[in-house]
Amino acid sequence: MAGDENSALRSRRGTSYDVARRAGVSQSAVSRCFRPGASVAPATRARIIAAANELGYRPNAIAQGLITRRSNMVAVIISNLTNLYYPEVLAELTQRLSERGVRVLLFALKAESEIDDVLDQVWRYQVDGAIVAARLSPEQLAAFHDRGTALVLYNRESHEVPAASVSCEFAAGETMLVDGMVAAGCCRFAVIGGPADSAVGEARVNGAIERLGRAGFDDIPMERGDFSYDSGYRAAHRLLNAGPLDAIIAANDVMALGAMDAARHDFGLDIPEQLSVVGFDGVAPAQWRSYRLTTVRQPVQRMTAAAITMLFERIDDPDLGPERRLFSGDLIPGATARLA
Amino acid sequence: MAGDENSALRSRRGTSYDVARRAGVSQSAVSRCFRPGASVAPATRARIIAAANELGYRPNAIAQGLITRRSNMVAVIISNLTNLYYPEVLAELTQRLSERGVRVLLFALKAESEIDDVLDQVWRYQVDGAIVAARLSPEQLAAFHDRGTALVLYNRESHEVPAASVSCEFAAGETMLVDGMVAAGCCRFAVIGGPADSAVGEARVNGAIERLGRAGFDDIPMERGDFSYDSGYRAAHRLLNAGPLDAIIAANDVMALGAMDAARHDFGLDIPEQLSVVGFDGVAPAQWRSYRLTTVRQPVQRMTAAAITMLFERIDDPDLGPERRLFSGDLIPGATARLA
DNA sequence: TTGAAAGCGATACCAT
DNA sequence: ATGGTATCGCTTTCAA
Repeated sequence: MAGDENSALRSRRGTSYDVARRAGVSQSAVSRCFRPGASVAPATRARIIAAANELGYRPNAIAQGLITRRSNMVAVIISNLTNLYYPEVLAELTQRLSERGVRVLLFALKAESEIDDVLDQVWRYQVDGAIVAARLSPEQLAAFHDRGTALVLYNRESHEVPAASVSCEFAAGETMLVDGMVAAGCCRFAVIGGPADSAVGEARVNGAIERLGRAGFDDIPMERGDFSYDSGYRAAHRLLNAGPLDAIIAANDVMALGAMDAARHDFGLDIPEQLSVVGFDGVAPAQWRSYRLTTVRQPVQRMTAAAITMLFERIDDPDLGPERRLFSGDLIPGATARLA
Repeated sequence: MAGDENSALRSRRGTSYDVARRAGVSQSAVSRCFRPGASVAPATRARIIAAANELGYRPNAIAQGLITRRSNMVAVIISNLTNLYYPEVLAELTQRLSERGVRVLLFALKAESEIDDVLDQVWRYQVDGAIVAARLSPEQLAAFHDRGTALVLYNRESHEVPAASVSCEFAAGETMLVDGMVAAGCCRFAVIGGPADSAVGEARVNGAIERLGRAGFDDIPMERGDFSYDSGYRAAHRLLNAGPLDAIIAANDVMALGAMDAARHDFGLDIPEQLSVVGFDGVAPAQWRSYRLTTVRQPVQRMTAAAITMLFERIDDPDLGPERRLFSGDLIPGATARLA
């Protein structure tokens, strides 16, 4: 029957053996033909290529991976994709990886608790390496080391078990912002932090508070959010209800935008005249005409490039030691903070 | 040397043979042990599991894929991830796929021209199926059919070569919006469309224009954008400079937000009193306090669920015919359009 | 229930 | 330059 014939055809759409038969050569010859630096006579190669094209043959990457122990796949693990900041990172990473001939196996966590299941899959799929923007326990980090899977942390760091990481330091950008606001006369600061268990969130908050302390401001009120717009909005409500403020420092842009909207629309405050608001990340919406947020932009391009370079170095040499690569952000003046 | 020993250990971290040796059974037994519905004695199983745990053994998915001809990987191909709408879709898809025990091989296109290279990789990696939110030529569609790779189009359709697809129809939502604005007295409409070669963009624009025609409004001015904020912003400038308007219909939310900002900040228009603006998609920023865009939200949850169901149906039965599944969006009244 | 053995589709070494 | 052959790590009959 036609149907059977079709599905038969379909299920085995060309292996190197089929190509070999068609070209009248050995299977080895076909294999060589698709490997760079092959040693195959021009005439033979032509016949093989022709046969391959007629069949629509493509080497089976799964089989290649099995024998070469190189899957040419890299796992990208991201904690919450819906965070406006990550799509840009993800796009950049996949783009760069694909230029290097490597495919992305994506894992998006809904909850951090899923990470063990994800790692289980990561081991099964024999990825050559992983770029992780999620919290890893020391045991989980050790597992990467034990299995010899290259690993680069993105905007996370590990202190117990050292690992390669690239991140954007909050401190430098923060210093600029805080100092600028202090110089401009701001004196009632508040901070909107991330969840207590978020390393990035804590680092940012601490950076700001420390700098403020150095400038003579202590007991800075703080509320925590979860990096979402709504949480920033609500945190601002709590802060502004608690007392007058003239500056809010948020741990990321989206919370800053929520805070701005709360201040403007619900408290009728003029920004930046009555209240300065600053964020961190440099996501696109923060620069929309209604916001023009004063913030620090993470150099995503350079950070992803670095992450990938580090990853490949470690794929090539699994014994390469840990290395932290720190980038500092670029100040985007915006129009939501009084800066001197 | 210790180094050599380590890397030796590392490179072969447990195969089923190692587990078998350790448990004193055959390799087949180990394999069965990890397959549901295995036929293995409880005692044996216990020994095997123990040995496997000690070694941190995980079945090699690559090898499994080779023999079973099932990679348990699905390709997700998305044209531009930076479009605010896609991260949500992607997150939803990966989540649902992983629940089904399937991994996502992600391909993010920078330019539609990259699609051929992407498909080349898709064939090599033996994915079980693909969900594609990008433009495919008839030849490319045919290739999926020829190779028996299950395919579901997401928010794209194919008319020349029929294929399974799920999309959100603009028409229904559009009708609500247009009729509402007409009833509320709007009478000078304009449209901001997507690129001319975008199928979704065209459908949305045509839906709106047709409905307006039915209501007695012809020669609707139109400008095209590329779905980005800036393009919406600029399009609004061109439209508003060309003549007075009291309603702008944009092909997506982000352009609508750009248009709003242009109208408010550069033309000093009150929204919705002087100008109604509506979008399409239902992205999160559109509901931020500064915007509260009147729009139609795509039922992403239902759409992704449907896409995945259709995909699995086609993985299980490659001969299943094409099917279009159309969803209609939910009106989000918002506060940027006068609706009766 | 268990083990032996034949593949899956490639690579790579070894002769020729 | 080419072909033969032994893997890679697993699944899956087929006997025992």
